[in-house]
Amino acid sequence: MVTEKKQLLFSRQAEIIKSVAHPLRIAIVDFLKNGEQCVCDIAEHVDSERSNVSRHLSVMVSGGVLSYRKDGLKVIYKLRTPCIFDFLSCITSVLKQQASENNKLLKSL
Amino acid sequence: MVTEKKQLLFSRQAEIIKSVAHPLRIAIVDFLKNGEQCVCDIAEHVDSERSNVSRHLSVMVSGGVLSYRKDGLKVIYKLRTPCIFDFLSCITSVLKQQASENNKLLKSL
DNA sequence: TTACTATGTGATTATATATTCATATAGTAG
DNA sequence: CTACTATATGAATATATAATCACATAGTAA
Repeated sequence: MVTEKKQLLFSRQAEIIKSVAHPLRIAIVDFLKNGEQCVCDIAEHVDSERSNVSRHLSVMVSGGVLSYRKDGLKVIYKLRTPCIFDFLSCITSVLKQQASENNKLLKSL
Repeated sequence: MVTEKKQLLFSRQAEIIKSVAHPLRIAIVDFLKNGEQCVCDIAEHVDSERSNVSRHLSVMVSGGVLSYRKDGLKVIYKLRTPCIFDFLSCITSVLKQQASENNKLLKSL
């Protein structure tokens, strides 16, 4: 049986994972790997409304994946957890595995 | 600007990440680190309905995180991507960071 | 054959999430 | 002061996800 302690851990882990489980949010994380950026530049880069981007950013701040600082009118967001990229490369390896299997299947037809 | 190619990649990555972004699914992954298990034993371990567990399992199979084999009446699921644990330890480091910051805050009151 | 067990799925409902638009706040510049 | 810009948020809506129950399927065993 799963202990209550573990359930709490799993809930918090799920929260963090959910905070990056969206295409737009991954695009944002990918953009931020080159350094901190303001909301306006992020929104332009991912081609989405600022209000929407602002919400996605706050989700990731809550998750603990991003942090921010204010600079005049602008709010500058940056990655707080570089290990997120290790994770993304794990995910990419899953994708490669899937692609190679699809390829095998294709060749067998 | 995000290229169309990248958008496709981000969507697939998000799909995989979403497939583990749930407390019950993390509990399942954690249970499976010790070896493959049937649906009935997984359901008992995580204390949830079999039909519900069955759905969560199929989400993770679609995501590419799990695979399964049939053995008589039973269907046995196992982890397909051990690197998921590297990811979970990344997440755990985020949690530790958060906890230590909360602790600092607490001590300053 | 019948009875039983393990699993998966349709239908329903409840809940969570994402997007958009309008608006509020706050800093900047004239 | 006014006008402008960047950001965040309330409200509304659309969409996705989760959980439950009932039922169907398929393997097993008598």
